[in-house]
Amino acid sequence: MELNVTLDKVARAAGVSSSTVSRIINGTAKVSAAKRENVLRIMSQLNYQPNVLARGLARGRTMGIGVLTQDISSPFYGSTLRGIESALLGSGYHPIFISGHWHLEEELEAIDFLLSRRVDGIIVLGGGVPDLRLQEVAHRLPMVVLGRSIPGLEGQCLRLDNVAGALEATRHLLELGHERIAHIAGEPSHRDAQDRLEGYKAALRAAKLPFNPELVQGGDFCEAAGFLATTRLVEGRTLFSAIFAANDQMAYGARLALHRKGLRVPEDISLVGFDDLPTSMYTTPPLTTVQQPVEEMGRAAAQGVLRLLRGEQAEVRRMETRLVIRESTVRRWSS
Amino acid sequence: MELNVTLDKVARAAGVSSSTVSRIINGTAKVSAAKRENVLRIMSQLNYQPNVLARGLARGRTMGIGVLTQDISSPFYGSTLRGIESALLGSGYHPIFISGHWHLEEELEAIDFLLSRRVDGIIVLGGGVPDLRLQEVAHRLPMVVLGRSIPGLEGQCLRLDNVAGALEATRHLLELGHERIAHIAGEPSHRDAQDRLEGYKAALRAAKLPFNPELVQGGDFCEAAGFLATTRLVEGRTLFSAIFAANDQMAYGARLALHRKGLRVPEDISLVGFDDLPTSMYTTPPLTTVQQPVEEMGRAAAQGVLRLLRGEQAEVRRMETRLVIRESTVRRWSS
DNA sequence: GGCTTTCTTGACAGCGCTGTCATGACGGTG
DNA sequence: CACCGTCATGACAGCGCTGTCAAGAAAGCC
Repeated sequence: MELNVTLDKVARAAGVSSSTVSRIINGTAKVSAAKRENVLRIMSQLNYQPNVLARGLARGRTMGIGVLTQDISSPFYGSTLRGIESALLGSGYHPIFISGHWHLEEELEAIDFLLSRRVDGIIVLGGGVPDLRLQEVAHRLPMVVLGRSIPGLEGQCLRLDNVAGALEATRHLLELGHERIAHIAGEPSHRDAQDRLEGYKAALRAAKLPFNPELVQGGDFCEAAGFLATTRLVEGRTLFSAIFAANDQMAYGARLALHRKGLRVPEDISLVGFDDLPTSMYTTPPLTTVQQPVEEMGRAAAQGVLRLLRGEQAEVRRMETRLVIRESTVRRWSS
Repeated sequence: MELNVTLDKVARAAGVSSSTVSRIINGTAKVSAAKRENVLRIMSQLNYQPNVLARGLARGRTMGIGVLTQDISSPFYGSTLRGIESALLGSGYHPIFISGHWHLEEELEAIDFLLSRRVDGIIVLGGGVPDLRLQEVAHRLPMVVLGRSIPGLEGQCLRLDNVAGALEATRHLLELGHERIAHIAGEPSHRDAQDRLEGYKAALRAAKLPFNPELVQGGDFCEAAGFLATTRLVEGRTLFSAIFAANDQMAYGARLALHRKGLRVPEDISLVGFDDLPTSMYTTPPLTTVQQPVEEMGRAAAQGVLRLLRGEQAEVRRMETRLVIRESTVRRWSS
């Protein structure tokens, strides 16, 4: 196995010009069958691997799609990345992942990294990069944004209807007879968190129930926050019979806190999450939650970028959530 | 914001040669302070972004480290990737992730992809690529392998002591007085699964207890398999008072199956997992499990590659597991 | 002052590939 | 047989950057 089998070497070994080899590889023009066979044979003999860098440099396209995620290790983003991968499979394009870790500076660097890598398109998953910067980026290359809405780029932004999802979750609890429903909110600066709180309030309003700020605890989307918030709720003086957590991770924390306090789910307290993480089907009891089509969203985003690359419109549409009723919610006992 | 600000354009705008600009960027040689200032100013004015492709092509190094993972979305690999990211941060090298999805063909393609991308080093996380191929790869560039041991490359393979971890987990149950301990095994073709089964057997042997094949159920590392295996165990005629699952995900499944059968954890059945996923701290009850230093392992692998790149030895050492005792295990009632 | 030495700078040849243009061979037509 | 269009092929100029080489300027020495 030689170290650097270049196109030239293949050409020389086959007794043809490098142009011909290039044509065979890319199918750019017709080449006589005999030569084609011969070159292909030699290519595999020498174990030729095209140099992607050189190719990208020469033709100005790298066949790479940059994906700016927030946390590669998060179960939530993971599925979306998987969706992106699968949609790109077979398109000739490859995803290049990089994470911003919810850190503005890192995110900005990540974008520069992708641009200097000359990706052909870009997918941004949430994050805090200023709208202005994203507008600039979108101006230079095909871009689709997930989980945010950028002014002027609405057609390239894939949003989830968080308000509707939260509303449905809360309404589900109301329909089960719960009237005192607590909410563990997400990271306040986070648009999703705001929307879910909004949906919660909207459901209460629709049911003509008062909004009680004491029943809303701040969180940050992590298990620990759910645990703390729930502990505070239980120890507080306001009664409640159900909790709606702004995401599943916080619902897990809440579940444990209730367990510690000797409260049973769902017999004493009903619990609803948001996200439907893979694990949520296996918690005890299995968690009622709002399902986001996460993988589907990744796929849709990737397809949107592919469309943009073909010069078409991104055509990404608003995604809907779906309430998955499992066993953590139950009808409120009449007392 | 111009579309393509090249080094040449910067040079022309600053009235110097492109070589000089290159020297300023890379600090390759001395440049008079005046010129440096001027060029730097113009660079930021024009918003110059070096073209990584061209640079890589010219100097034969891309500053990219290829990472072949199995599943970007798995919580387990996720943390390792994070460790790799963090170790690479500030080294000038960047990780390039690509996943093989436990699919030999995809894995082989992924490796070709990384090679054609001309990464400077490579980290392989498990998977089924034949030893021979990995040896070839290691021959061409710095490589570190996680979770496997390749003949002739032992110094570049980072292994976890799975046997010891499983042994410790099982011994913990034995020490609590459990004598009939079931095991839910992992994917049989998987080395980790074999080792953990081995550790389980070794612990029984050390305690002079017989190995009962009926207490071992096959699995595949997924929640559903744990659920099924446990259902079979409970419905079988062999009694047991504890379960050791080959990973946490299967332990989650087991937990739910027990719940369905009306068995309490840990009062009726003690449960131990393996991996210590982030969620395991928040299950009900919190799961006793064998902790792998996953992030640490990613970091160690990346540092190994960096050392290899500097021409040193990889110096990766064997990693140890740690039993984390939580609340899913308890002393067996004397009956 | 004339010499060598040291330092800054520019010119230029690649890196491996693609795409354009030119060339020559071929076949078809009047 | 001369002429023209068609087709397969090769030569070659980039793509944007780096690193080498050599030239010119500045500095040091006798």
